Amino acid sequence: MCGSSPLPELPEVEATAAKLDRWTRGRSLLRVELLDASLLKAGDLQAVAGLTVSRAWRRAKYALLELGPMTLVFHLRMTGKLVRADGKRPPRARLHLDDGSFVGFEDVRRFAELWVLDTDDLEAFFTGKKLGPEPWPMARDGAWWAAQLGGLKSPVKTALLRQDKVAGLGNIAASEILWRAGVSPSTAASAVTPTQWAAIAEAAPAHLAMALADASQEDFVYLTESKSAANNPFRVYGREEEPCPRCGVAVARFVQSGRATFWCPGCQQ
DNA sequence: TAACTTGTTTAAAC
DNA sequence: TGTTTAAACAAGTT
Repeated sequence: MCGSSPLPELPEVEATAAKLDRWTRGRSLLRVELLDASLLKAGDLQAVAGLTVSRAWRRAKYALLELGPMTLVFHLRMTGKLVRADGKRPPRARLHLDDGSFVGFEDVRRFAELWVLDTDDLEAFFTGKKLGPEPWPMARDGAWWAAQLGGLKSPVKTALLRQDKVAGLGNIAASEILWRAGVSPSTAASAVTPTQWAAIAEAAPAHLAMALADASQEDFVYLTESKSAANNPFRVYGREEEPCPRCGVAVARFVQSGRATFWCPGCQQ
């Protein structure tokens, strides 16, 4: 089975960071070849040349390559991905390693961003980005979700996308988590009951773990590249008019705050 | 061809 | 004033 996702969200970035860690940890980064100067938002790539990779990890939707005192920060946006060899299109950058191999950064739509930061400045960087706490993989109960989002007047689906409250959830995750929890996306966050928050607390890791497993497959590609809905691993996202896997009612689509929401009118209250 | 896809930022509205 | 929503933006696909 070929896994797919329309774009990189938290699980896809987690999988990307894991791959990057496997490929680079302990190796010296000889140089970063920048083929598209607009990729680099801040910092000097010369500053990481010759440094050894400590680890690669994820924060929200950022993939981080830590090289002791310096860190490369990637945001994949819609189409950014790391590859082990050149594909059809030239990458925007290549990370050349001391074993002669390289890691390419492909990004068809060129929305992705790269920063070179002092590792000591990472926390301030994320503070400046107004990133809230991570929802996963640590245990987060219903009370935690209620504390983060329960004060918002906006619909709960819109609230789940607030990166300053819970960092890392994207448009797909918001629809999928609410479907798993059986909560209507139109419910005001402030009106979500403790029971419903508890259901959301269970649904979030269930969705994220599934999506991570999918994104971790070797043949994983974004849905935008596979051009086929047959690879859609999600329960309701991208499945308008298909029967709900739980109750059979047709999945509906509507727009909230300019974003597509998919849900089942039959079993999401 | 124009509409659609996204997260983030900024501006406007409530 | 604080909160929320809409618009704009990046660029490519359909």
